[in-house]
Amino acid sequence: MTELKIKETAVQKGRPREFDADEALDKALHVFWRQGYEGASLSDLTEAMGISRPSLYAAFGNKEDLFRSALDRYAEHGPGTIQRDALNEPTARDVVKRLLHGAAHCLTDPSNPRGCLSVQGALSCGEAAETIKAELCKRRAAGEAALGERFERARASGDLAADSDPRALARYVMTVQQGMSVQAAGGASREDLLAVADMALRAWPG
Amino acid sequence: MTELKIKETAVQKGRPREFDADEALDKALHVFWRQGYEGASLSDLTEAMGISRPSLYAAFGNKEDLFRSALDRYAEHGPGTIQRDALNEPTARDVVKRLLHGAAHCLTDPSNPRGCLSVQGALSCGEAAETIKAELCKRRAAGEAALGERFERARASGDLAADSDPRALARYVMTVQQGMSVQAAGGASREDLLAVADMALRAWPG
DNA sequence: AACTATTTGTATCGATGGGTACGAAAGTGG
DNA sequence: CCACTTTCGTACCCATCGATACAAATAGTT
Repeated sequence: MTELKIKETAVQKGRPREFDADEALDKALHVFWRQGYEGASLSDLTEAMGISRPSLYAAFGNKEDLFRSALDRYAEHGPGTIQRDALNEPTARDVVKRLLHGAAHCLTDPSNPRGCLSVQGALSCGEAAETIKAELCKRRAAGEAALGERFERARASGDLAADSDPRALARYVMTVQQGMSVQAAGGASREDLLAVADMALRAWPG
Repeated sequence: MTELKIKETAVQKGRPREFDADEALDKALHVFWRQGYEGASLSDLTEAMGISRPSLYAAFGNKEDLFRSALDRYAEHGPGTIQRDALNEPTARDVVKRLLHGAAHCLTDPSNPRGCLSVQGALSCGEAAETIKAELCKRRAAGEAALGERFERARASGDLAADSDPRALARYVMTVQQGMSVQAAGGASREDLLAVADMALRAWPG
């Protein structure tokens, strides 16, 4: 059903597409990022993407599919990479530091909308968008779980104290990060958020 | 133009209203709280309020006016009171403790929607709702400013160290609180949020 | 009873929401 | 040159959006 946008090496028949799918997806990503799932209309999307409505549907399915594709792109080519890269830091404290500092930078990047897509996308919504809201909750929970597992490994290796609670620590860090997203949407500066990040780090054990 | 809903002591002429305005406003508040400004349709609102569409417009103006009225009610009769009451605690640390613990309870109150209205209401939105978004940003900033002033008084009285930054501390606390709202929307339990609150308190100076 | 003021319910407005039908256009392989 | 396949643009679908016109209904005032 959903033909993934794999670069098809086979020679394509028929009239060739006149736009670059990845470019268009990037434009759509920014619209969703700025206005949220419900706040982004198809007219907003097609205008930003520079394509017609039927082209959008032919290439990406429907609005929900397009949003999910944008989410994937966000996770793999956008700010979502910070989340993943941070886990490779040597110590748990470095992980947190990198995560929160990276968030401070990314959330205030002038070339990006303010805030984090997985928070801004659909924090609350009407009935029609609840599957989207659930999807975002799931992704946030997955990020938190990955961080929790990283902290459990840290505890196993003695990096974190034996009596510490890795899952609670992960939840705390995610909470701060998500709060920073709200702050960024409210206009907080990069320095503001870096100060918040350092303040949050003061709570770190050890 | 906007006839504020002052309890008119004067005898009213004309056909009397068949519903209680405050009750109806409470219902509307819960709809906005659960679904956000954009996600709440007039049909959702009128159905929950138990009144017809023209009655809504006659009593509350338009959708935007209704939302603002709901915001006021939230601030004065709802969870917004916690924010105000917490400032009366004797020490800055007690203020933070009461604020975050109160948030943990309120955000997971089974009789309320999950999350904070000033965050869930319109974190991101389409162009039509940007004035609402700005209003919410302004209110969040006002809460943060009030907290910052409380901490400045605490510093002046020696409760907080002279080299501490009251405004940055206020921003940190608000960030955690707003992050807790996102966590609550994602299904975090009361115990989860209380643990986050206590974790955040570990960063507190002194 | 007549007049005035306000609310109520029905029925509707124009605009916009997401989503498509359909034929012309632009490529492929025969 | 001709099927064949896919994309493109126009023009449109129905549902819902926020908001209202209008007349019947219900009260106080004269």
